[in-house]
This record gives sequence, structure tokens and C-alpha cells, in this order.
Amino acid sequence: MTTIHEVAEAAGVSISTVSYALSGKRPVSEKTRRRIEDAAAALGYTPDAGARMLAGRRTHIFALTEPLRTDTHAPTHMAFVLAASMAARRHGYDILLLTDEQASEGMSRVTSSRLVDAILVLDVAPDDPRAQIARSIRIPTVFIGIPDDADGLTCVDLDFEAAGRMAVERLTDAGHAAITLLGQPEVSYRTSNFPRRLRRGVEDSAKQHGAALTTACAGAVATDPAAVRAAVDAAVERGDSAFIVHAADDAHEVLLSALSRHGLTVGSDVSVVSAATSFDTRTLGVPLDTIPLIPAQSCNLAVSIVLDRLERGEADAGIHLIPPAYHQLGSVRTPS
Amino acid sequence: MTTIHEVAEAAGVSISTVSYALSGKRPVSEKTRRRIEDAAAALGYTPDAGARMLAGRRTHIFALTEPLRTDTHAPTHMAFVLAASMAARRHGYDILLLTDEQASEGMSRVTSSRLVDAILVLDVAPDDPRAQIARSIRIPTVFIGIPDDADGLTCVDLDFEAAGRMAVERLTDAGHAAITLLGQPEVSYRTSNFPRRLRRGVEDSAKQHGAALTTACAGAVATDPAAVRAAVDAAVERGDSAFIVHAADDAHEVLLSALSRHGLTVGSDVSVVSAATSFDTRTLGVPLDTIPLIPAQSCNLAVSIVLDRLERGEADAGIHLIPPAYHQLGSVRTPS
DNA sequence: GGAATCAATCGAAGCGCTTCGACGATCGCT
DNA sequence: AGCGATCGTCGAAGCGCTTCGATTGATTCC
Repeated sequence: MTTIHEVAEAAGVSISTVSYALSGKRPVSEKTRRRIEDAAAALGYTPDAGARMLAGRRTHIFALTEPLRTDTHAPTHMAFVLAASMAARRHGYDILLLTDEQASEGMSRVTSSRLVDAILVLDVAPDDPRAQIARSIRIPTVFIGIPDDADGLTCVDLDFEAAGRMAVERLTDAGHAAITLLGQPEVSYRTSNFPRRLRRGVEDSAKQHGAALTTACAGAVATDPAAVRAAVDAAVERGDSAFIVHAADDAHEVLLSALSRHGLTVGSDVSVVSAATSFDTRTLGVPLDTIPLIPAQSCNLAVSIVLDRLERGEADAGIHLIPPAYHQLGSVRTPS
Repeated sequence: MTTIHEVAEAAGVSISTVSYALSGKRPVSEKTRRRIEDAAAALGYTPDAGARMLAGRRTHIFALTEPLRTDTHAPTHMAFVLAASMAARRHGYDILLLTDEQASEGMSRVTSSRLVDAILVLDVAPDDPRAQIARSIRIPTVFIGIPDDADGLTCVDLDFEAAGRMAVERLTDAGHAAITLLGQPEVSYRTSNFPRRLRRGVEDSAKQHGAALTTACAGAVATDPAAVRAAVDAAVERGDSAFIVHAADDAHEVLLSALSRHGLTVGSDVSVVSAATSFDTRTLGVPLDTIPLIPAQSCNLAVSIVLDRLERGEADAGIHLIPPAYHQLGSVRTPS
């Protein structure tokens, strides 16, 4: 283990100069800094994490609380964990993972032991117990997702309502007057609030544009092909020719095969928009227009809010909604 | 922030006594210890993580490297991450997550900065670059999974070969002479080595018991219903009536529906064993006999090996295979 | 009864770093 | 030339904890 002392000696300066040269917190002459950097590189110096934590006021670690409940859609959650980890790492922060019960108890623990500089909260439930804990904690905490009671919290999320409205508008613009929303499995409407937010946007916009709206769920707890097919059958019977899908990728597959079984062609006979999608719809048989949910976007924003708070002390409480974007891939018919 | 000083003062002892009382590393009289514990509780004392790291030789953090590649089966990986996290936590350790590129570079970084006490390696690839890094690192590292070259490494895993043999034996015992192995998607045979190990066990045992064996994959990169149905059709045509499934849960669903479409009843007309399964087969239409892959088992073993190494300095290099267990749920016919 | 023993506790020395105030040298200004 | 700024560097004081050796009584043994 090489210490800052050895680097200082090798470079012929004092340890404080080494510290300043490497942190940049005070000016160091070009010449000296080069000598120090060279010495550090030559000796393979890496500052001791414990010493840094103790002496400084930064641990360079963020906690990431993610319950990892087994009933959640794993791929999406994994994508968020990965995105958060990468966003943090880009700024020199590591991620300490708090799962399960520790998601709550752990938040207090890592705060009072000063193990982490800030906390990122994933997989936010409507009545998330972590909200209360976040309010009682003195380190920056950002929710990626929005609990029902977001009072005093800092939250970041895709603007699901706007996404819902956007989907409807594209369809009504294309001349559709009857729309079916194929939503998340029922359980999601209880365990998260983004499905409700999206639906609200869809409902509002449908009303505003005078479009008939029917809502269905892709299943009870996960995608249930029978439920999806039933929804499609009913929609076809009603004469609906526009679909908004907000569900896992496998629901999309089922929807597409159900449509094709009815002899309907996506993009001409029927229009389909996939809303708040976290996978690439070009991997489907028919590429679908999509309003993507991009984990990196939310996580980058969350991290930059945290850093602002940490570095500039800005208390940026409130809800930060990310405006949705529309990716056109030809699954919505063009008005003739 | 309450420090050890305040606890010491409140309890009327020196700080070293507090330290010993709380760590148990030296005897402290019952009476004093109680007084200290009460004071600590009353003041809400939590040791400062940085100070502990610096002074002690323990950080109470494990690194967990998990690339979180998007092409992997998320639910299983999530289950392992969760299990590892819980196993560590049970012994007072937190998990620092190293994903992506950082999985390799991060291992060196957290080692040389003395951020973690040990490293757990998940999602092990046959030619895993982390193997080489593990060899060059001086802190305990345990692989949960086995790379092709496991020389000098400590690995923990289910004994997939034994699981494969066990599955075959149950089927041959039940009088089946022709078996179809419905294996993982093709890509898994390249990115991991456990599918190969399982297949080897199946092949060996089939040969030994004189059973005809046909192997198929559940798809190319993920479960492909068409591929599964084709495999079933071919098997039925051949007259095979025994299946070993080693694939994701959705492959099981497809298999079962394909069998029922052929008018075959599982448990009487045909026998099915699910091998190295990481979900509950009782959630399927037909509960399947299973040789479970239990993340908690591997992770607990990995953690206890690490702790042995850490606390007793035992260098327990080598491969630790967990013997498979068989759960009978009626999907294998009883020999008449 | 005094030396030897033992358990319980204390004091102090770090662990490796950050940061503050101080100091000498160099510079520009009058 | 003399003064204050300015710049670059240094020394030292911690940060809060663990741990080692030493100290203090109490206990035991001959």
C-alpha cells in the first residue's frame, strides 16, 4: 500500500501539497503538479478510502435502495440499477446497494454511520415507507419515481401523464376516435403509481379530444396472454383500431400476434403506440412507435441533482418531471 | 453525530472500554458493558464508518461484481444479487455494487483503496476477465459460478453435472428410455458454462443408463416459443416421453401448452423434470418436479467462505460444489 | 503478610487523509 | 526602494476509531 507520504517523498514535496495537487482544491504550480502526478502514477497510488472518509466530508459513495421484490419486472429494475450505477460512477461515486428490509433500516444506518454521501431511491411504491425516512434524514435523498405523498421529497421521473397525453394525441391526430389502453398488470396499479399517472394522461387527453377510451390490463400480476388476447378481441369487436400499450415486452408480442390473427396490419388497419417503454421495440416483429422510458435519463438527472446539493448546497426539493419524447417507427397510420 | 467519546463520557468509562465493550474483542465486566450499551442506545450511537475503516482492518463492505449485461436473464440475476446482499448483511456487511466495465476495473480500484474486505463475483462467464484480476488481488474473492480456467480461484456453485445426472436417473428409474433435454437458449452455452455442465451430466448419465438422448435449445437468445414447440413436436414424433427442462420459466409454460396440445398429460403420458430451476414450478399450470437452483444457498456458502478467510485466514481455494436436491411434485410418472 | 496472578480498565499511539493558518518568495505598484 | 498583494508551499491539527501495552485493584497462594 502506497500512502500519500510516499508520493510526497518521491515528488519532494509535503503531503499537503500532494493532497492539493490531486484534489485541485488549491492552486499548485504546473511543474510541481506534474511531478506529483508522475510520482503517484509510478507508485500506483490510490488514496485510502477510510482515511478520505474520516478526514474529508465526502465518502464518494451513494446508497441505492432497491427492494428487489420478486414480484417486480426484473429487466426494467435491472436497467435502472445499472443506469444509476453508471451515472454515479461517472462522477467518481460508488454504489452501496440496500435491498429488502435494509432498504428502510439501511437508510438510517448508512446515514448515521456516515457511510454514504447521498441516497438514491428506486422502485418507489405509492405508500413507500422510505419517504418518511427520507424526510428524517439529513443527507440528500432523491427518489427515482414518485410516492403518493411526495411532500418535502426530491423526486425525478418521466412525465408519465404527458406521455399518456402524447400517445393519445398521436392517435387522434391520425384520425382514430376509439382507443384501447392495454395497461400494466393490475398489481402494478397498486404497487406503483406511474401506471396510474400514465392512464390519467391518457384519459384526460382522450376526453379532451373526444375519443372513446377503453382500458384493459395485460394481466393480473404479469403478462397473461389470455387477458391480452381478450382485450384485443373486444377492441376489434368494438371497432377500435388504435392501441396504446403500457406493459412488458411480452405483452407486446402477444398483442401483435393477436392483431395479426385478426388479419389486421399494424400501421395501416390499426395503429399501436407503446408508451413508457424500456426496451427496444425494433426487436419486435413490427417496430412500434414508442415514447421511451430511459433509465439513464432519470438516473443522470437524479445524480446531478444530488451533486448540486452536495457541492452547492442547493436544496432542490420538488418533483422533476422529464418530458417524454416520441419515436416514430411507422406503427401509427398516416391520416389519408 | 454522537461519537465514541460521548458514549464513554455518558457511561463514565474510557473510549477504549467502549470500543471493547461494543466489539467484544476484550472482556468487559457485565455491569460496565450494560452501562455502555445503554448509553450507546440512548444517544443513538453508530460508529463512524470512515473511522472504523481507517483504524481497523475491516471496512465491513463486500464488493459484488455483476456486469448486469442486458442479454442476461434478469430475474435470476436479481435473485442472486438479493441473496448475496442478504447473506452479507446477516454478518454485518454491506454490498458495494460494481457493474459493467467497473466490474473489472472496479475490482482493482476498491482493492487498492481498501474500500472493501472481499469481493463476490456473480454472472461468471467461461472466459471471465475477472478471473485474472482475482488472481492478482490480495483480498478474498469468491466466484459464484465457475469460469473455464478456475485455477487458483475460489468458486461456489450448484453441482450442475450432478443435477443433470439426477434428472436423468429419475426418468430412467421411471422407465423412460428416450429423453429430450430442452436446454437454455443457445447463447447461454457461450456466455456461461453451467448449461454445458448440466448437459454433460445429462449426457453421461443417459449413456450410462442406455437412454436415448436428444438435446434442443429453448431458443437463440431467449425463449422462443416456436423453437420449444418444434422440439416438443419432434420429441413426440420420435416417441420420447421424458423431458428435462433447463430454461427460463416462460419456456416451461410453452412446453406445457405444447404437450397439452398433443393431448399428453404430464405425470402419466409424459414425464418432465425441471433442472436447476430458480423459480417456483408450482406457479405453473402443472407443478413440475424440480432440482432447484437456490441463490441463497450459493451466496450463503460464498459469504461463509469469505468470512473464514477473513477471520481465520484460511485459504480455501478450490471449487465448492453444492449437491443438488430433488423436489418431487408429481410430474414424473410412477413405473407401473 | 507479601509476592504473584488475574481480570478489568485506561492512556496513548497511530491509521492516512484533508484542511487551515502561516510563511517565504515573487510581483507590481507608488 | 519599500510596501502590500499574490502565489505556492509547508507544518500541524485534527477526523473517530482500534489496539497495544501499561496500570490498577482484587484475588490467590505459600
